[in-house]
Amino acid sequence: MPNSVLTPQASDFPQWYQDILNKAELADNGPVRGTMVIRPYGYSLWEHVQAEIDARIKAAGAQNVYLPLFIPESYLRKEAEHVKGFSPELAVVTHAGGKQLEEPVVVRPTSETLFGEVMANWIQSYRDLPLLLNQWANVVRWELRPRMFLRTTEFLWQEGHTAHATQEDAAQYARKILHEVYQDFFNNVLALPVLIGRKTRKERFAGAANTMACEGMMRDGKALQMATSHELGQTFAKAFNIDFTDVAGKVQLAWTTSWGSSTRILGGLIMAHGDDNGLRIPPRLAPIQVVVLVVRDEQGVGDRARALISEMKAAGIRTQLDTDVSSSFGRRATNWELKGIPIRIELGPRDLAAGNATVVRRDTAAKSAIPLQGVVAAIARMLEEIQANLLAEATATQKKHLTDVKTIDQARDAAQEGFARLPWLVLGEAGEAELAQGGITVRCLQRPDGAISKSEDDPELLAIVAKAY
RNA sequence: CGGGGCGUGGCCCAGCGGUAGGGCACCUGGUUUGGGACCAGGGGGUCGCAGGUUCGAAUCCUGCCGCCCCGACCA
Repeated sequence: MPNSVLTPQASDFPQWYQDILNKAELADNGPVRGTMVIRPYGYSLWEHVQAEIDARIKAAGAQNVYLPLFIPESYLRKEAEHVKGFSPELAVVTHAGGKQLEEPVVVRPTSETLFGEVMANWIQSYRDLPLLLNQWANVVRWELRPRMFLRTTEFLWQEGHTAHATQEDAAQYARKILHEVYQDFFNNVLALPVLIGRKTRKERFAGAANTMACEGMMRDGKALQMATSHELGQTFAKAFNIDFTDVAGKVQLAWTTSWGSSTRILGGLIMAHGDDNGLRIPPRLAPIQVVVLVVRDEQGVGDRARALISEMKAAGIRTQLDTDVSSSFGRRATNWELKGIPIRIELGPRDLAAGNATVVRRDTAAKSAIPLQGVVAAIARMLEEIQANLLAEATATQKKHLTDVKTIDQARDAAQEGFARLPWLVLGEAGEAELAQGGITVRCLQRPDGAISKSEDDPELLAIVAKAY
């Protein structure tokens, strides 16, 4: 079934990515450079990402709040590293209400400063800690080189902000989020394995004491940072006076964290699972898990299809009915494939006569005839198989694009194809700068067993380097 | 912001000095429908924008803007 709708990945991956944004009706460019119009199908994917991540954040004990879009410019300046890191990409409002503002207002690029202000107000005693907050919001960073979903000037995300009584508690919580929210979501919902580790000093968040991240491997061999979690030390506590009275009655500075994940995840979803025929959405994430395509509405096919939809709904399966017989069969099949619907059920007179449903898996393209009685249970099982298969495929892709090397030169070569892993002692900050000349960055540092090291001076640390989005 | 490529109906592209075309998509009617159907009719573009050259510019020149790729910056 050759499909000329999309540019093949092998011939031009970036063009394939552009094609799929259009053909799967995910997003358009907005009128202002770097902005995007997220279309209904693209937004429904984001809503499912949100729902899954939000549930995990709440399970980790954080509560949602909403803080303002506008931040006084002076707030950013309260933390030197932070303002230095963000000032090049700030959008600043200087005029409003027909007048020049006395103090310019920045459109939030991230909200550490506002949360700092709020936390300082809300925290009095150790009894108020830990304070675990999160917000879903849009942020603006004026990007030099935007790419849809991967790096847009305005994007949607969640940013968690917490304050703790001790450094140890903050460090633990930042790791808990990384594992129980992000890694769990990527593995079990997005069907994508991620490498987790510390960022180097160079790659660290502006103002953080330690940045940790989840790095995914895309099908073209480039890495994508898909979520981050920061230990902010007492940097923001100092800048905003986030202090509390401890059990002994002594005033102490709090330790804060922040952590985020964004619409970039959709870019990762597209590039990690999509193939030459379109998207492949993991069933647990899919807004539509099964589409029932009525081939021809004759001999009661439409009624049987509607009954099948009801049965699946009752079983908790997300479905869509396609009875649009004014479009040809091939066109409709292709469109659902482009959108990556995990399972397509084709129902026509021939199937009904045989008492079967024709069931097509999006991941493998395998087509099978399944007896209509019992089809719902079979579909439910198949959805889990598809979920597992996509994870297995992505795991194989990650493995294929991960090479252990011994020298910086070898790392440079290997990084053309994916992740290259070598001892951090061999690479070092000098080697990091050298590789950066070739567009290769250190994605993360981790222990030989893949764990996150407690210390950045751990002599066993391995550096994972790659070209990245 | 540096280097490269590209801007012509919604999408892909032809035209490259003589006043705008094709395919797909869209609308109407009909026939179809098991992998992007077919016939007939129809609507839609101040050729990215602004100057300039010319009797005449989509076409030549200059500047700007936008998109894509490769860098610097970043989730």
